[in-house]
Amino acid sequence: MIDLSVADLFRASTTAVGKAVRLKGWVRTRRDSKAGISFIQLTDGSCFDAAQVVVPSTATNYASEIQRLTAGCSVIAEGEVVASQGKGQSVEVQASRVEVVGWVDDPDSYPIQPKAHSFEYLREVAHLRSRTNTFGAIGRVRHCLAMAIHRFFSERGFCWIHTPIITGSDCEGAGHMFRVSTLDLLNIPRTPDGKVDFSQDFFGRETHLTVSGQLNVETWCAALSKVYTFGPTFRAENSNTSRHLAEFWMIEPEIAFASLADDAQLAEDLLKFMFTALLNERPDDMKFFADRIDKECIARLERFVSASFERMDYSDGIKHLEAAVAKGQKFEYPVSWGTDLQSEHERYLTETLVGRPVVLMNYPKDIKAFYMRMNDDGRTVAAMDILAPGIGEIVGGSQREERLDMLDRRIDEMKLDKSAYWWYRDLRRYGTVPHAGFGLGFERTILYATGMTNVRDAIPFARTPKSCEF
RNA sequence: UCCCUCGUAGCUCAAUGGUAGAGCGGGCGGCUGUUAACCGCCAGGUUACUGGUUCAAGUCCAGUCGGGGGAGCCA
Repeated sequence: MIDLSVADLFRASTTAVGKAVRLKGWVRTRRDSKAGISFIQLTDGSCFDAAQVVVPSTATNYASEIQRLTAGCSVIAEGEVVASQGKGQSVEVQASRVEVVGWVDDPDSYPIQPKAHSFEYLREVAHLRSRTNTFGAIGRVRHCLAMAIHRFFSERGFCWIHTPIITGSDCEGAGHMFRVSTLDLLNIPRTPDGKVDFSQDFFGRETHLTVSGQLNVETWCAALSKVYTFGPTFRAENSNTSRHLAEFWMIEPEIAFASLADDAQLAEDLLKFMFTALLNERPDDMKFFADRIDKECIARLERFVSASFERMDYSDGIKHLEAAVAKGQKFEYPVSWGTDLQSEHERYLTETLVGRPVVLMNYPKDIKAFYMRMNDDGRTVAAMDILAPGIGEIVGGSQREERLDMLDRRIDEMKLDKSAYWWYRDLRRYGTVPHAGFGLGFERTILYATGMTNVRDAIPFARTPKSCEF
């Protein structure tokens, strides 16, 4: 008797015929033939497909237990692998014994039924939605992509840097932050002038959850040359859209002795590596997404990995948009050099004009962050966004300003507190070097790969405004 | 935060201001190996909540709560 996962069973297929095996998992459906046979579809999450377990009426618990099995029951099935008489699977398990490990209380209200549920409903039962076809597939796809990311960087000599979740910088500059505090909210200590006395807080200062690992990872880039972060990050923005989470995962590489062009090439190589791995390693799940969620998703990835990204200057992007307007294209918001592109503008460039991912580079300095490197023209910075059809901005990055005098000028221009950046500025004082990096939103990447349309369904437990049930 | 929209059985959805229904799921029975099996019967409802208009409200009006979509912000 050998223990097998369902994936093992199908991998072995007909070579396993005749072997005695044990499967452990959950009942997806049960179908009866009163002639004396029940069919159990058993899943254990190891692959998309369920195994068919055939239980004869001669089983000692056939009437007492087998015929009472409903969706969601957990079972251990022992039996012989046989070639399937039916269609739909190469092999099945002819059970000699099925032990019921866990029953489903009140089967008529078990939330997960063998039918199509809306994603909105499944979010309300997030502790059980992992048992569905869709979310099982998402779980495996998410893992596959995460491992591909680590493999890509490791093979190229990058070190994974575990940047902190809690930060003492309130200068990370990407939106509202979640406060971290152990102060008693009912009895807040005050300074003589009435302000909150954070010197009595846990860290002796004001602290928050990080909104980006970038500033910290730059310090390690200035020593290990090629580094990246991959972890959760937190934004307390009141964003209610299908593309925003309060807690999401981001990949942020940082490379030394590198330009904006190197940065864009790294992003392109990474994305292609990830999607190639996905197509190779999860064909079962991708077939499901193509069948039931988005019939274009496999073709889109195949196109993605074989086509080069379009590279376009921000200024040229504006020219294309203005030309489109002149030809009758309607936008809700006006297009002009110096303003940030609206979603509709980004969509036009990547979906209508190019039809492929677009790397948009060299943005006006006034709409970008202080740390981005000033170009020689004095009006643009070495920033890039990668826009993907259907998703919008998937990558945002830049070459960093490595010249201390230029960095200080930008900090002053933006009226930021120079002293708060003392250690970040030190990197420019001690052996500074041109360097660049970007941030890749992990959940948005999963949407692009699978054809799913809401990031709340691309993460096991979504955190959004007014929602943190699980 | 703003705009739009939705809330009816465990789930997916019907119901012109006039007796709340179907499919799936569940229970029971039938069916000689099924593939989200099939056939029959049965059970299952504070129509999100509060108030209002009306002879009469699931339906119209106001408010509240919740879900979703779009915008902004961003990844």
